[in-house]
Amino acid sequence: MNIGEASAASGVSAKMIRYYEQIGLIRAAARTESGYRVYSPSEVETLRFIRRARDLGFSVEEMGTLLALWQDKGRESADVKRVALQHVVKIEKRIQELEGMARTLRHLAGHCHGDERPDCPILDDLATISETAKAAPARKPALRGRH
Amino acid sequence: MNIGEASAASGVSAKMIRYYEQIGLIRAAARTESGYRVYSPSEVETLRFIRRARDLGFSVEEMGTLLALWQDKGRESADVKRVALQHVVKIEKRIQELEGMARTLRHLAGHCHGDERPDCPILDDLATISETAKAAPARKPALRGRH
DNA sequence: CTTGACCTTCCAATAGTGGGAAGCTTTACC
DNA sequence: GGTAAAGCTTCCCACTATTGGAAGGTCAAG
Repeated sequence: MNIGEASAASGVSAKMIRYYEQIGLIRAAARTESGYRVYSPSEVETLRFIRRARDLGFSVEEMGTLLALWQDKGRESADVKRVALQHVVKIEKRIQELEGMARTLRHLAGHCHGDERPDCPILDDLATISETAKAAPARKPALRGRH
Repeated sequence: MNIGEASAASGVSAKMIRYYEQIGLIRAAARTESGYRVYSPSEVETLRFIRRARDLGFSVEEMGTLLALWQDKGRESADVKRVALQHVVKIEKRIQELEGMARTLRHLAGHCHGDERPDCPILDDLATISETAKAAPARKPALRGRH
């Protein structure tokens, strides 16, 4: 199997397969005499694993962890479960953030006429000195009071 | 006001202020004789607008649109509302995707013992030829049936 | 043998932000 | 006035994950 066939069979683009090889997520494929990459069914299975993990939102780094666990026949299922649940927590946090944004925007849009008149509470609010910002980031040394 | 003060007053890092200037999102700031950027209160207000929009998940490009609308005193509020609601749709779509991932992962984790035993349905599932994938992307010409 | 799909490597770009180096300016303090 | 430190300047690099393209070699089919 060459890279194009492995790509079609796994759902991972040839570009990405080469990239994953380059960064060491997967081992370098064998080559034909002319330099073409060759994939075995088991390597294609690995690529499918990767695509599935990617579709579930795992980062390349996390995929590396999962692959190592997958290939370690003696690992404890608790290790895998922990990685999965940590990822769920991250996803849920992101969902919370997005829901906050959507809620705010829907609220603002709900107060906007949405007609030909120019006044718009959405823009008014965006321009407001509101403190919806992220928790005050640790401030640096302190500014020299010059103005 | 120099860039550090404008940054503290707006919540946008100095790095990003320079970046936004570079890509043309904001106009180039005036300079002192020695080359320091100088910001007026109205420019700081613009930066706050930007930070607020960014916190709501707008891309740089969308922020450009919103800024133009904000500065166009004659625009119709419908234009603004449309941009906002389009963004809400995008956010909601992303939430759906993330919820699908979290649901799948929670389901898988729920079937994993999570103890010292090595067997784990999470990995088993990831390795499975499942078609949870994204809708089949338009396939190219077709592979030469060689294997 | 030509054609065209396929493979190879290498380089660039995306979005948004952070980090840092080298060097000048400003301010605080003694 | 001199010095130290904090700011500023530009420039370049890194990150994630992915795509795109160019230049050139290879393979199968006609």
